[in-house]
Amino acid sequence: MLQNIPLFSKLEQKELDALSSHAVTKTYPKNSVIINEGDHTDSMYVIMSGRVKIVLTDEDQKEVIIDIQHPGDYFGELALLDEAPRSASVKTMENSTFLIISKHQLQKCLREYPEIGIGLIRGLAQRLRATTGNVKSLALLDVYGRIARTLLQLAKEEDGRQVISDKLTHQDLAHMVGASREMVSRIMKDLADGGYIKTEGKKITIKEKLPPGW
Amino acid sequence: MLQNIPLFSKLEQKELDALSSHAVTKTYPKNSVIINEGDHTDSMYVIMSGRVKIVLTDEDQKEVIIDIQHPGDYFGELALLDEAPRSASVKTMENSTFLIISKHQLQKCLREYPEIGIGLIRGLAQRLRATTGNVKSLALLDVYGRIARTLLQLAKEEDGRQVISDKLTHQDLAHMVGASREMVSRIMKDLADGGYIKTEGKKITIKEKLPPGW
DNA sequence: TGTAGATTGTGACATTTTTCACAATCTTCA
DNA sequence: TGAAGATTGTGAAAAATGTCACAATCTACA
Repeated sequence: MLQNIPLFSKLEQKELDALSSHAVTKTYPKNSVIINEGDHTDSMYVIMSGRVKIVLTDEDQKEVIIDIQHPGDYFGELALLDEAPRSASVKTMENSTFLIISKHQLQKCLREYPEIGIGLIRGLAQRLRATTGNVKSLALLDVYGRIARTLLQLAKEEDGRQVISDKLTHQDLAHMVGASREMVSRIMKDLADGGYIKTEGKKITIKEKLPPGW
Repeated sequence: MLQNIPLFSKLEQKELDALSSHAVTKTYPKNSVIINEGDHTDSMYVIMSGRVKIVLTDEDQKEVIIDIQHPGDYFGELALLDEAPRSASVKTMENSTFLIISKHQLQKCLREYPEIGIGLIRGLAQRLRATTGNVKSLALLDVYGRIARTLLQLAKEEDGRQVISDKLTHQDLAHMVGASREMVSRIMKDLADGGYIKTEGKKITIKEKLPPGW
């Protein structure tokens, strides 16, 4: 099952076996906190099933969602590179199971199979680019623009249509774009009224290019 | 002279020689564009003297400054890891000279001296953490808070005082925190009036802990 | 050393966004 | 299924921030 995960897809069977034999699989219920910002834990997690959100939290519990991850994605790999405390928290959005690889095990693996390291570093570069993009839109776009951009980024092609099937509440979206829940509600309605998106249940379809300037 | 640069400080003399013999030194006047967001160039730059700002730019030329770098810092290293276009632009803020290392040369160097690679990756992790911190403050703090945080981050200890000696205009600061120039002027005045900072010329001294909640 | 150009300070007003307060729907699961 | 809890829609008012328009300083360099 590890083979389907891009990070490990280049490994041979015996290498996969080695990895999984030293890793633990663990399942957490919905809304569990897996990693706490500031902690000094250092395992890496690969999502086998379920869905998590990576969040940053304020002293007054206000939160920003910086990413939503799915099976095959992984998090916590930064701990591999230094001793710094966790830079974000991770919460399950539904019942989820993870492959948990300790720093020690992962380092051992890396020594044997350096290709994994290359993959991790590429991933790191991607993550940095994505986060930089986030800074850009937070600093330069208004709420409309940030929502439009976020919708576009979340959308996946599904028989010809751009669809967002993460079941996101307006509150979630608000946390993703750094805006209030009410603003998101109003803008989502505007987008629907304007014929740009269609929502059926919690599934959102992007019908046309979002309005220019947004 | 490379020895003083943390990234290369662990190398032996002959390794340093190897590196610099294959690198080019180049000087640019103030306000030159060294890297353009979107370009497909792939050299890495080490700042020998001068100062640069790393900026993201809008279609309508609005900009965000995501970092200000000094001698010993480096940029452009992301190009080493993949083929993606430049994710930000770099502009000199004063007459500056760089050591320019091509992707090819750097890769050769890395094969021989893997410690450099470790350093680069650690730097990458740090950069990701810093950028994540930026997202957090843009999403959760108001303009006051972002300015306070930015001042604190820019400050360096200088005989017992926290001092910011980058010659930053209010406009620069505005671009760093994603706010208008006028807002920054007003808030800087409030901070000075409140006795929290003192400005002499373009040098800013933080006199007390900035007000709580900010 | 003047002077052109850059930077700063500030009031008045416009705009954007948040906050509050409910009512109206949805969803979930006992 | 039916009630409790979560989510959404929306108006009105408040708060935060941006924009505009100048005047007043600074600063750099010809």
